[in-house]
Amino acid sequence: MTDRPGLSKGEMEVARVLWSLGSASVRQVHEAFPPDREIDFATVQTYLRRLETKGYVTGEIQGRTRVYTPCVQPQSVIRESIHDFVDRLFGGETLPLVRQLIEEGDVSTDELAELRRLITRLEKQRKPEVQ
Amino acid sequence: MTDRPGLSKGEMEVARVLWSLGSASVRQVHEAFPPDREIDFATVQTYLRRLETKGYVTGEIQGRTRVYTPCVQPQSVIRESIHDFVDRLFGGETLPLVRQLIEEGDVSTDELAELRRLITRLEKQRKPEVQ
DNA sequence: CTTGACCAAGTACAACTGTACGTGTAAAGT
DNA sequence: ACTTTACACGTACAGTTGTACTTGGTCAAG
Repeated sequence: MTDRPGLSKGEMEVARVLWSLGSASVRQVHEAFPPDREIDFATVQTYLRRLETKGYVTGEIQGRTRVYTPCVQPQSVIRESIHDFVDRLFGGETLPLVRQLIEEGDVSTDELAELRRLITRLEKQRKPEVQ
Repeated sequence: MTDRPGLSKGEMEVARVLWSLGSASVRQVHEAFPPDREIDFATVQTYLRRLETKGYVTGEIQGRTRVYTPCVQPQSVIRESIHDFVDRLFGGETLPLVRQLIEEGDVSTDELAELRRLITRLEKQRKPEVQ
């Protein structure tokens, strides 16, 4: 597969911010952090540098500042992380995780309904003769 | 909360095996590893020692071997890990993860049905006036 | 008794992580 | 021109993690 080294906690945090911004300078990323998350400018800078080394973002000097742009889809990174996580905690089985997630009360009633719809849709999709 | 240091990947791997065994010596844990997972006896030993230091297991000499026993419920550790994971990857939102999990095709049709039942049960539970 | 198997416990060590400081340089304010 | 501001880039450094070797002791087989 894509043979990028995995992302650490902190790198993931920064990557998420950058994904949400699309493309940004260190300062912009730093400022986009939630206010309660105290983190030094230089720390963000280091993370972005490491993300570049690991091949997740590209940085380009524009004027006098360096602008970073993600070069991997969040989707794929997230998918890989999930896979890894499920492997590690549930030996690769998805269902126990899903069960835990929705049983644990972290899912609102509205969301439950939405999930039900999603399941219905998937079931139809898989049984095409129901036309 | 429980102020134990979190578990690393490898530690989690070993902890899971120990949970499944209930209580075991280093060798038993080592042998319980899936055959394709090559890992040194001494490495397992180190992990168990670290798990003990971190307060997740207790070790007791029985005869000439040390027998380790988990002293935290897998449930709570897993719950914490999930929480952490959801925070890091989805900013604390559970639903996107669930969606991803079941959309990604990792859930069989049978499991989908089971999920539906689970959802139904939860919905009833939350709406107790339904007799 | 001697040798080999087996194990506990200590030690090792490079890579990775979280966090940040320091230096130099260039733009912007005075 | 001088000073402050802002940033790039290199460097640092302790803690964690993955992985394992080493030393020294005990039990069992020869």
